[in-house]
Amino acid sequence: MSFDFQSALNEAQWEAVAYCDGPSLVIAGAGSGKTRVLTYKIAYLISQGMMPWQILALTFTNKAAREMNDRIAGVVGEEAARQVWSGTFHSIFARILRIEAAYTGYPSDFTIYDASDSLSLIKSLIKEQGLDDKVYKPRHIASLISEAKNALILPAQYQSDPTIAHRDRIANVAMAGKLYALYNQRLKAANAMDFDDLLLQAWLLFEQHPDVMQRYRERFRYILIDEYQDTNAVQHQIVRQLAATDARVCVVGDDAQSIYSFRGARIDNILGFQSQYPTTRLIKLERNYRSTQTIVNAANSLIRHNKSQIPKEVYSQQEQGEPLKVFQTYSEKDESAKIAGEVHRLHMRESVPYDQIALLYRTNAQSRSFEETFRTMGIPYRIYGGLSFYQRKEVKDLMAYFRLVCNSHDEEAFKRIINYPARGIGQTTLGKIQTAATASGMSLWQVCSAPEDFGLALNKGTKAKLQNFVALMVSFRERLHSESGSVLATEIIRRSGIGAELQADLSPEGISRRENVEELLNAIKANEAEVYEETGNDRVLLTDYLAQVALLTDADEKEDTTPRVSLMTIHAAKGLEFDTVFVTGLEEDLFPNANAKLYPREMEEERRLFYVAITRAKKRCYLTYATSRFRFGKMEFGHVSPFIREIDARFLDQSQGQPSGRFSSPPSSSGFSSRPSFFSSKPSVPQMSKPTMRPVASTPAGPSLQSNGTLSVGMRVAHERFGKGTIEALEGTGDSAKARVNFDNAGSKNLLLKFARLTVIG
DNA sequence: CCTCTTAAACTTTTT
DNA sequence: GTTTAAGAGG
Repeated sequence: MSFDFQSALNEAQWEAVAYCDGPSLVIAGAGSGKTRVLTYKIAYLISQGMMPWQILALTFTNKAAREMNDRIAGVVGEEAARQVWSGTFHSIFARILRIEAAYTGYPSDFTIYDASDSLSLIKSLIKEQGLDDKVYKPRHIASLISEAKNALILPAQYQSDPTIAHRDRIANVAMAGKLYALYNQRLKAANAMDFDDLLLQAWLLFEQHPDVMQRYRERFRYILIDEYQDTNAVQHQIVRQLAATDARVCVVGDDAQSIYSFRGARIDNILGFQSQYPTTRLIKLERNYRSTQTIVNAANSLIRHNKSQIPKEVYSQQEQGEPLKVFQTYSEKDESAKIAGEVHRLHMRESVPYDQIALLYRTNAQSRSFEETFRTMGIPYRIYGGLSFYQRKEVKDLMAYFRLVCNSHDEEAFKRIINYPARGIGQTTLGKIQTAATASGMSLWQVCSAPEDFGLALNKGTKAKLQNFVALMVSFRERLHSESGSVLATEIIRRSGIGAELQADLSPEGISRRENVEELLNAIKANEAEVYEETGNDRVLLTDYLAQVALLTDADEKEDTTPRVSLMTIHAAKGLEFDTVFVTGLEEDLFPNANAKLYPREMEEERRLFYVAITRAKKRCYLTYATSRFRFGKMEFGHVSPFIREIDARFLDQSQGQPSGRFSSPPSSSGFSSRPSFFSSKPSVPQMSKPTMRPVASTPAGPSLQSNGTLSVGMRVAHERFGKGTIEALEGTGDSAKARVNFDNAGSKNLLLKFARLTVIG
């Protein structure tokens, strides 16, 4: 290979690529060509004679893995790229755990429980233990267990550690350790691992079998890790295990972009890397090739407010660029309308392609109003994240069939489908099976297939129903190894009754469900075609498909030719770049999130998140906020995010709205049926979604009702649900305005006017 | 045992 | 506003 790496890279990048003799830490500022370094380094290693399969490249998300694979293929060719061990931590170690099943105590076709499977298992354990789920909140217990696993703490240690016991007692969850132990037992019995296990079990495997560890040490001559700032304790320890004595490890990351501590990521891994590996060579990539100088400088001025970070000075030599535009808006409706107007303008006047525009938000819930506005205005958009394809009910149901066929001990899959489609096996029967299974240490399936062995008191009808179900599953299982996945899947849909069930449902949702099931089937077929092309293997089993798909989170990655505006959370935007970026919802308690207020560490993480958001932009960056917003079903009034004030004002253009906390509330406009003038010099008028539906109440902090005169005692009004009635009393103003209405048919009710859509009649 | 209605909890972020 | 859990009725 005679590729001239050096001239394709700047000095620091080249150093990062060429230094391969020992551990190196590459601090890669935003937009500094991190992925470029990683891919070129892999190509460089191969050009130096290393075999592709001796290289292990770990990323954090599927998206990053996919991108890296594509780019490696671009440099070293498809053939070599395929042999590189590259993927997410979870997928790589799941693969190793399947290969080394002989050592793990798990079969090679273990099931992977996703977060909702885990939660459901924890719920049943809490119930079985007779604990109150108001005290033992399943989510809380789940996070305690996850934290423990990420910190390499096994149940035995968890239960004997006085510090943990003390902490749990204070939190009123003294039984957490017991639950953890039971949870693990049940996973084991179901031949299942949760996400955290994929890493923890891999670590255990290496810990308990030094010979196996040695094999992988020798195999992987070089290890590269992307986004090292987001690794947790287990990941860090696995890397230590695999990095042989000469520690040929290259970790790449940016401490300023660490945004996953809520999931156990330890920023200390990257901050303390040099002390862990004393011979580390530190390389800093500080030149940003992505953004304008203004954007880089604005981001720098923000992140400077964080205390713990590796000192560096990111700079740009691109054009100066425009200041970041700050939009003050009155509501989320107004926010999305202003943004949509600007998107429209950019597209028409400045010919910015839609797919070079992104809207970023802190929480998924914020996507709704953008979606609605974009739809009405006819702007093409695409929402990333949210509930993924594989989390939809119908897809999960079908997948549960696949899972139970492949692994009869899978408890969560069993519970999901034992009565879906309805076959008359309900709570009572399931409860009996569950009890017997727990008592005897057998799986639900084992009890179900021989109920009399467990002394189950069942009537004839129920017994027959169970038998039918068992026979059905057995007939599928018989064909598991002789039939390709797609054929078997089709058969399962047909004979389980799912097909008929979906066929019968003619509602729009039902049709959409059917399409999703078909899409899943297509995905299986497409995967088979792909495997056939690559390996010539024409019989891909359902088991193989399941193993792959369990770790997929992105929705169908279909090639989409129409350019669309991207809508996503900031977390999902990491690693991406766009010409124009709107960072939305910059309000106190939303971004930064309210929960972060009490903890400086979390506040710093929120700030890093904002840093990530800004640095996605190449040319234009907008910061928007709304002074009122619907949250928890209520209209709430908020203030501009303190983060905006932290950005050096020199880089901001605040002329688009008055950044004061106060605002007036003019009467409602007529929405935007005619083309709205979004950017008139006057402050915009709030957009009321349906002015006719909310005559009085939704005027924020408006004058009192009595003096307003719209409603008064004795008036006849109509309510959507309660029908017609007479107002008996009025009290309160603004948000808390209430009316007591005596309905003709529903009696007297006290109604918050903000919610009750009263219309005056007669 | 199933289905419809009503109440409650919920929102961070993801493998 | 939305989704899930519990409760009542068939």
